Amino acid sequence: MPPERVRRRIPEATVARLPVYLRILIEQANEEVDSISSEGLAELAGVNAAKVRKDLSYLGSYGTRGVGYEVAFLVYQIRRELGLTHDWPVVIVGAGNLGQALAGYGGFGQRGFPVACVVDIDPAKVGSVIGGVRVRHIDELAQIVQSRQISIGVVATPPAAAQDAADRLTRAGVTSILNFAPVVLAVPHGISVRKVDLAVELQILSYYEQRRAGVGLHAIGSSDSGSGATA
Amino acid sequence: MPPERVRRRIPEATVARLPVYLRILIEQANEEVDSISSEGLAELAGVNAAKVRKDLSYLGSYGTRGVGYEVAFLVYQIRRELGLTHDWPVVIVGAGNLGQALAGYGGFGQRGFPVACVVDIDPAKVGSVIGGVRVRHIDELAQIVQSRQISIGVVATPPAAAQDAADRLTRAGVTSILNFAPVVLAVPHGISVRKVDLAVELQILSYYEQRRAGVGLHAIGSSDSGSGATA
DNA sequence: CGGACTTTGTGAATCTGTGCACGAACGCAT
DNA sequence: ATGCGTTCGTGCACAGATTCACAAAGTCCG
Repeated sequence: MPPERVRRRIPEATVARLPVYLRILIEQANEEVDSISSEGLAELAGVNAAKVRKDLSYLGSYGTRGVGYEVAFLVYQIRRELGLTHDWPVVIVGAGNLGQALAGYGGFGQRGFPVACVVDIDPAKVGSVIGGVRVRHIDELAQIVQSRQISIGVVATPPAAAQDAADRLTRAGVTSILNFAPVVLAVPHGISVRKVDLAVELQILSYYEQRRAGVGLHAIGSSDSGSGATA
Repeated sequence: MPPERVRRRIPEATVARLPVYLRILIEQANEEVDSISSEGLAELAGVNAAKVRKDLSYLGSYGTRGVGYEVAFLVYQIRRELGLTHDWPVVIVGAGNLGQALAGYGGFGQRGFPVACVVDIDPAKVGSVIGGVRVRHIDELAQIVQSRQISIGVVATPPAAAQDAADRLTRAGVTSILNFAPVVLAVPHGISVRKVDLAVELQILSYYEQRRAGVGLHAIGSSDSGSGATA
């Protein structure tokens, strides 16, 4: 096979689903399943089979007609495409409630994103140990990021401090940010930001909840909402 | 004005943005700003002005040409449309790391979603107090949900227990679920589910990170990603 | 070895969302 | 009152994502 072909761009929506397929495929591999059809994978992922096939076709033609996809091989390919062939250490900014929970939550490390460090601006918090890592002062951020080759930062500060946290992260050389603070971050061109806002998610649920209770007509039924399933 | 018109359906994408506008508008109101243009709101929300106008037009014609939108009125209208005129108490299933953080995180209650209760299956955890509420046993779920009129449940259990948690929630009468466990939940028709998977978010960032480092060409620049901004 | 059956990969049609561009409506100054 | 500058509301074209439908390519069995 050609070792280093020019990679084609994968649509945003597909990129967001690949991690889901990956998790399911890893589970299947653990249960000794060798091969899976688009139909089967679609069932487990809660999506349409054609979508699965189209998504996977962006990686290349890795299925076998009449059979399906080899699980182990697909795991390898998705990993490679997502850049998960090596770990990505992350730094968490903010050692409050959320920062502590994130650091203590083992799931990150297990899935390739070990928490290299937690930093906080409050000297009183510096020195304590959360989830196996020591909290350090935010002034050390640049040094930490550079010495440990960190490119992903997590903002887990109160809203008012979030922009400052993002500024410090980008100045330190981080190029991707996962933002838990309910603010829109301004970042230099070329930096990726993804936002997770828990209250927003609840408010979206509230909309459909209210609508259901509302006029009572419409018989809503499915209100899928992008990341939801309504079986 | 006609007091009770038949409500038109609001596009999914718009519903997801309304909470963002709402937060910004509330901030503006707190800073004594009376009126805002679509341009100004778009700036603060990190989106296109035309999109703001189109989004707001689904609520009705509430702007004044040549002037903009009255902040307080818009706050009221969005609140009404999203069903945020009253609080929605939520129940959290799972008193582990994440469940504790969520319960302790004040942001929920502040934004209209007070944590009514945390339940867990482990008797050892029952009775402790987190974030002002007592942890109760999951067997009491149905009784709690019914007596306190709860319609939103949060799944914060380990992956293996998530489906059971969802089953119990729906059986208890909950109709909306916010799922933090990395599993695709199967729920009865008519139940809304939204998923928040932290590892997935990181994996998406990893994709763009890897791509940037990758062949080095392409000069990616903007990789907005649905919920991100890349100024 | 051949035919029936299964499943992929993908063109084409459809649906949803975005952004532009412009008319309509409003405030304000003169 | 009139005209000017501003900003909304929306029709339209385009882009992206989803779904359908089917030929191509394989397996499996007799």
